[in-house]
Amino acid sequence: MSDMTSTADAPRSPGRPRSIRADEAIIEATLDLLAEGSTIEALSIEAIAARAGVGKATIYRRWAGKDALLLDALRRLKGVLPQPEGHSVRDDLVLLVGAIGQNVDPRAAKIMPCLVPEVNRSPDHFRLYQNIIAPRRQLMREVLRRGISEGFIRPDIDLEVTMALLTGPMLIQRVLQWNPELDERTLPGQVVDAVLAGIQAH
Amino acid sequence: MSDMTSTADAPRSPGRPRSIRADEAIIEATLDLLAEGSTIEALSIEAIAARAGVGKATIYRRWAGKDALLLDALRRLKGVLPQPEGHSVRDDLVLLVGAIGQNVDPRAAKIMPCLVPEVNRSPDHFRLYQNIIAPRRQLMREVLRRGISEGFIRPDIDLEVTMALLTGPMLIQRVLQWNPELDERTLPGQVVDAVLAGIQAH
DNA sequence: CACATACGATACGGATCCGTTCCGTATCGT
DNA sequence: ACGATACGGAACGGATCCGTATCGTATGTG
Repeated sequence: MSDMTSTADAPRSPGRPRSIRADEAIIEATLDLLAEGSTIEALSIEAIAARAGVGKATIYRRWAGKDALLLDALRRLKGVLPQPEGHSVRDDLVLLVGAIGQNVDPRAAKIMPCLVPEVNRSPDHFRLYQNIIAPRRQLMREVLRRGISEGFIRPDIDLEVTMALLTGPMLIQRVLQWNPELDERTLPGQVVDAVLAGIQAH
Repeated sequence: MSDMTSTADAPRSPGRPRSIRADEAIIEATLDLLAEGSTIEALSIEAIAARAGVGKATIYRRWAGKDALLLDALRRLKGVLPQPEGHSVRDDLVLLVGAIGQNVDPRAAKIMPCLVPEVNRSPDHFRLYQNIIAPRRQLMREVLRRGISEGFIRPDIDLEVTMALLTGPMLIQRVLQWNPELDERTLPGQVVDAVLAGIQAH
């Protein structure tokens, strides 16, 4: 973003440069500690430094405080978007629903529940959360629109409500273990099929 | 539970009895602080005591620590079950969905998101959470069964999946503000109608 | 080489909270 | 009245963490 190496703008580096290894070690330590069950505010700079094998000063040289570090660490966790195949609308929906709360980084699943209170408290976290899920919502919206244009889905449905319908059950099960009798693995298919079919007789 | 006054078991009270006002002031202070945005572990016994106008010793005389106090306070918050009217299955479902995350005590809505991490971390909190929602799930299950017996709902649906379908969207919207474009007030009706109707063409 | 900066480590003063203990006072039963 | 217990308040030692400063050392540029 900010450091475009435009023109002959010399990077201007008197003295020893920052260690990239330290950078990554700090971020990794933060995510590790969160994934191991530490709450956001139980997470201390001292613990992160110790875990990363780094002096506290090395952290404060890079970030203003715990919040800034945390936001950076979470951004690093964003992951890649799922890729709908584009053949079957139903299968694409199952794929997207199954990807809810999943990530290339397995720590994400453990960390997500810890962030729920923060999303409610901090506008920064709320924005970050919305930035992460907005493209995934858009992906699902496009699949639904495709289904409509193919005549597979009724054109009069409310897209936003439908997305909530597809997303909600999976999310509460992954984040809250809402109903111990449900199986996370089969749930995406069940949800999609139920939403498509409806439950009313005739 | 434990203090059944069976037999002529005199309550045996030498000395000044515990103050019921202190009891309630402590619980109220705990819930107030949580509702005002304090996280579970940012919540300190000292803050609770100060807020309640009570000495710390008065708290430690009653509870072993923060966890025990917290579980007691949350139990107090349980609230009353919604009452389906029993006429229209559709309207009863709308009522139950609308009651998700609602409570006679308005503080409950603010407190709920704070508990998500705890439910994942502590088996006690998980059990408490399940104990609170189990009767509400049962209520919804009975309404769905009634709809099936009335021929209004298809008999081949998966009840647990259907309940997740009805509950999930409302819960993520109340707890996470999942989609700012959705309106919490109209959502229950929209969700119920969408689940009943399905979105597939023909 | 000299200089500038970053490094890990350690120590610091200040703050907060823990759980306990002790006040002087208040409120019970006998 | 008397003993027993609870009360609010204050103080305690210990623990943890904050954010800063200061070591001696390492690693870059000119």
